[in-house]
Amino acid sequence: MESAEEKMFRQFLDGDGLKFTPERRLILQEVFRNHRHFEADDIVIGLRNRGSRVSRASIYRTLHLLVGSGLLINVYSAEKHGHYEHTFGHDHHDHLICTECGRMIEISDPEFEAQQARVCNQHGFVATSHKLEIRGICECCGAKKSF
Amino acid sequence: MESAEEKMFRQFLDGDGLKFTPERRLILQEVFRNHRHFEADDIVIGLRNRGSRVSRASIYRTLHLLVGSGLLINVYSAEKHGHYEHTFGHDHHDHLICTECGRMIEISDPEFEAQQARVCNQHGFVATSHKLEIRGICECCGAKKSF
DNA sequence: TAGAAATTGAGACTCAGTCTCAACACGTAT
DNA sequence: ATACGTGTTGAGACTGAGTCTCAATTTCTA
Repeated sequence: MESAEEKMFRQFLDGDGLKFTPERRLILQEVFRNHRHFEADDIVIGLRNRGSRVSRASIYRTLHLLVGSGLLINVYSAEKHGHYEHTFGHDHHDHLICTECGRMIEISDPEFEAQQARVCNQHGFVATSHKLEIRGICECCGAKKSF
Repeated sequence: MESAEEKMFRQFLDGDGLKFTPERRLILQEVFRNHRHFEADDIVIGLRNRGSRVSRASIYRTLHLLVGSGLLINVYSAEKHGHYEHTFGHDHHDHLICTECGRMIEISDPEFEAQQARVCNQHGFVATSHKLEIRGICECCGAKKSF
């Protein structure tokens, strides 16, 4: 049985004359194995642990394709390398990032979206995506620090 | 005569028992030479062209210090390496980035700030900074593409 | 002037990500 | 069947921003 995301990815690939190879399927499964943020290396290691040897090159290539298909987006943070997160089955959300403990709180606020649409309009800008990251101290760390 | 930013940087360094060395001054001057976004390598090259040889290591170290002092902030984009921009003498602003031509439009909107403060409050989060990037097609590129 | 602490440059190093290229898969036309 | 074209793969070399190391040097303070 083929999962919904497999179907979507296959369709995207077909549309571009590309192939849904076994390697691509393995990578897709690993990517959707859980619903957290991850980075390319997590996939490399995850697959290796599961006994599937897929080359780094293929993994990077496939992640790019997944971003192209809209099934993943790239979440850049202040760190050096990109992180990914699923879009399929999730609403858009932004992030509060604690600079103390690294915790990442996902937020979803329709007001932001509305406000952004307004600003884009003012500039004749047609938005396709946005990314909002707010850095600071989360509740836990704030509590720890006060006295 | 010492510029305002030099004074601020010196004070920051003093407060941490650090020194305002000739190299750090050269780097600071180069950084404030113009008011655009730049990356570490621009400083390396800028100084070299001006006949000052300051090592990459010192430049990276000093850029970190400048971020620490609040005179610069790190603007990460979808590219691999960080970009910097001045904060001194500028209001906070966010960015509209055209994925077609790379143009970067700076926006500044008090409504965003207010909304963000509200959301942070809801989560007991104390924000120290934020970064909003909206990607899409700018007016020029949009016009070019429609017929 | 001596000693402690900070700083510097050169270059080795790291590491995520990219590129190259030969080997392979697979569909289609001959 | 055969040949061709196009897409794909893995191994490993490569890239390039950024970091680290360390001996030599500078600066501050006593």
